[in-house]
Amino acid sequence: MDNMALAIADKCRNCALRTDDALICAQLSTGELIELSSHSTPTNVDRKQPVNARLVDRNPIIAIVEGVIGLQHVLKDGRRSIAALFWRGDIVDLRRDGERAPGNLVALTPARICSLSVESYDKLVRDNPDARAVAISNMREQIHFAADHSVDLGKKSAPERLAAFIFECRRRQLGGDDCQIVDLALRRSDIADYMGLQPETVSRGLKELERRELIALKGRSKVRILDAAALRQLANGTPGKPATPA
Amino acid sequence: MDNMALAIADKCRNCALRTDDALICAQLSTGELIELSSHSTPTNVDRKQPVNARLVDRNPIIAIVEGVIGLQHVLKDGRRSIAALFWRGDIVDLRRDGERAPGNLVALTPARICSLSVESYDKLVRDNPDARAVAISNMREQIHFAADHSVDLGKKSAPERLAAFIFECRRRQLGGDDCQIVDLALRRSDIADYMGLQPETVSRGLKELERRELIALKGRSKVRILDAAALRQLANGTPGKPATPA
DNA sequence: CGACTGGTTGAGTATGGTCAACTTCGGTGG
DNA sequence: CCACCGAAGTTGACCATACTCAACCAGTCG
Repeated sequence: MDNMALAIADKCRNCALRTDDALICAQLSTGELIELSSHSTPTNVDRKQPVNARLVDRNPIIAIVEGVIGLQHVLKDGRRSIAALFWRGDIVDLRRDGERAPGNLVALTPARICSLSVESYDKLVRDNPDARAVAISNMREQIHFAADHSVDLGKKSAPERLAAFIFECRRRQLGGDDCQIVDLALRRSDIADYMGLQPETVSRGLKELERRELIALKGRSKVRILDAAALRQLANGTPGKPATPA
Repeated sequence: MDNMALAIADKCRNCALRTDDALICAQLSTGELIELSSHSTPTNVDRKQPVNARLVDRNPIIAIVEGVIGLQHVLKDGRRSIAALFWRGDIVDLRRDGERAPGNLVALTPARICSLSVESYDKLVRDNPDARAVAISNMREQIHFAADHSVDLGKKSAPERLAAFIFECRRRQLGGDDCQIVDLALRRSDIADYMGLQPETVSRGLKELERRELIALKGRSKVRILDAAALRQLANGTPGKPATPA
């Protein structure tokens, strides 16, 4: 048993899911962790790599440890859409009854995930109130977040969507809500597929935000927020003045 | 106690949440039903009516008994978006930590809802495995559904979105997946706000589907599906031939 | 019957998509 | 260390889809 605990420790030691108090594995007793660990498969995924289908078939619960995973749908004619983004701590439950496919997971940055067996996960949700609370509250957030995202896609202009995306990145990045510098994390074409735009439009849109002096582009993936209030306004749908106010 | 049971019966007798085996209240023991019932408020809501804010503040868990409820966001400049649709059996959990507002619920058809107290609901989810399973599986469906909807909004043309919407209505209406005649349930402008379009575009789009002989419009809100396979193809993103194949 | 809400039609326009050329970056190997 | 290559990103010109605005039509309710 000590041997086993040591073996577990190898897998889970230093894993954010365990070390961050807000995340799922931090809620577990040693015994529970050993049990879950023995039915879970931590994996590193390179950028652009799909999450192994075999892995998902076997263990369709995917917890994100690090990096960004996208839920990708590809239409029959090749249009690609990223329906949702999953970040550190998110739990993706790919079980879906019947009919429609849930889409495939792909890494949009180098990522580390941990796929959990359905049985162990369901058992945790059943028996451990803290783990259940974390799991359910994560689902609730996903639902609310998806609603916000639908608003973005349904009714916002390209610059507005990009402003919203910048805030999403800021909220999810380690530094949290205060930093001035935001890492966009995704490539232009992934941002495009997520925000319902084309890469060219993303490029032009970011330029436009820069022209309005709301942000400054720092290299390809870093953005400095210059006017957080105005950027937030824009993200929330206040139409920006097309030209610089004289 | 018998009195109480009778009083409950008045409220919950014939309620779909109770009589439909797949829905939440059908999972409850008599005792649990009495407890939940005494902390729940069934309400009828007229079309276009927002769900009473006071009701939501007090009991932010809303179960849909009948009709269609929309989760509405209104941007600062008046643009309206319907981020999600909730149908019979759906459970809306409006709790959201901090920051952003979850949006407001409005009835898009005459509807009947039941608002449940957080305490009773959480208790059920904790203690009754069947109720928990229903609640969690409903959340999971909402997440998957939201993902599909994001794909619609992100990458599909107006006719494709409308085809997808027709299937959503068919899937959720009582008859189920087989009927030829689908009730669109919503008004044009609500369809528009939900599918990220304008009412005029909805009108033109439906006309276009009719012109392609995929559907036939039966009055303002009924649609007869003429070519289910082709309509499904279109909804899934196969670009339709712009003109009738000669 | 008239007022009203919801829906349709039409003309003109703007936003973002498409396609193609070009630039920048990052890595690899000579 | 620099030259080269490919991937990613940007720019520009053109175009299409869906938006806007306005008028008009069709039911419905008092």
